[in-house]
Amino acid sequence: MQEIASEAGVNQALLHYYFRSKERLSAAVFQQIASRIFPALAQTLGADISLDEKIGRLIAIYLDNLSQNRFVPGYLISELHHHPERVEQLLSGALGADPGLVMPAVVRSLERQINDGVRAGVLRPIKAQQFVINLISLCIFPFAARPMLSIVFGMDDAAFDRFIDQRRKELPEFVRSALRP
Amino acid sequence: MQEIASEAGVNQALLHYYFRSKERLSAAVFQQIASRIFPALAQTLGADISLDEKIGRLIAIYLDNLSQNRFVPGYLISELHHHPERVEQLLSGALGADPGLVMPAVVRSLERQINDGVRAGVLRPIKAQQFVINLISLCIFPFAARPMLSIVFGMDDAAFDRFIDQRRKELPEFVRSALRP
DNA sequence: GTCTATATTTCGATAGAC
DNA sequence: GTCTATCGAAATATAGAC
Repeated sequence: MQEIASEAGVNQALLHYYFRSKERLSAAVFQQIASRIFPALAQTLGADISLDEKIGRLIAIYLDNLSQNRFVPGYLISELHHHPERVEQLLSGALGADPGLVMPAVVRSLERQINDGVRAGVLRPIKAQQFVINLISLCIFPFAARPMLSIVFGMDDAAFDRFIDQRRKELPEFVRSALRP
Repeated sequence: MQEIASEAGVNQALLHYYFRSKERLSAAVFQQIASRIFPALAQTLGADISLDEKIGRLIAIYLDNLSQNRFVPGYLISELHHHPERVEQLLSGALGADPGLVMPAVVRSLERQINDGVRAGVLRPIKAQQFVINLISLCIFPFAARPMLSIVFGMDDAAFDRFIDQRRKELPEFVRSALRP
């Protein structure tokens, strides 16, 4: 709390005045972040566009967004790890809906789109759920593991920027190729 | 500390007797985990086997290992996030070597292997570093994000097990297909 | 080495002046 | 609304008996 207050240029008392407790401040942060990340995912995957287009848009959105909020994936995963029992309530607050309803619907519509592609001979059969999780894994993980990648691959900040730029270009083709028969 | 001591069937005082401080206990845990995860990665990627074989082995090793230690990715990323300044020292302690030297060598040898495949017309050009990070992203992220996936996709423990089982079968072909021209 | 009891520090939260 | 000063709880670390 002291660290947050300092960075905000105020003191702990003021943080408590606004958020009432550390847990509520934490929830506010989590929900603000989640409400930016999830709707974009569901909206893009559920849009009436080609699968290649969805892949391109999603990767662009996530890499751009996370480049400017590098701490977000690490923070989110840390919160998931330390307070898994709070996640459901936090998510439903962030989405304004039952979090267990949105994605399964998206997955079912994706499943149809994939099946169409398989019948047309342009796609390899793959479970839609696995595909979605592959896509977000490839986008989010490098940011979450950034401190380790930086050391293991000797990347400073500039090198990590270049790495992500390269990823913006290469990742869409990687995923599209993965889906081809 | 109390929680750890209880689970271990001892008390806090004994933890301090062995580890001297919370930070040192934390470092011991981190290093033990890191020393299991990284050598397997470098060893497999550096082995004298085909790329397809490397992909298959790595995915099998990681998914098997993480299935039995589900908390590890979340814990590691949480530690990276909260104490990034300690990571370098912890890693060098875990590897018994400069952590910045091992992977770049592996990447260079992979780069050669990929270039050979590209010349032979069986591989798409891809940066070895991107490939390695794609591979570990796909293996590790689902475990790190598990509490969220569980809620968003409505997975209980058994469903998550099935999800990982399915992944064991599908992921190798996903990655191999991604590399084909 | 292992315990109980206790000291010390840290941190979240509140009181009260302005 | 915002601050300083302080309380009280919790957690880390240590002392000392066995």
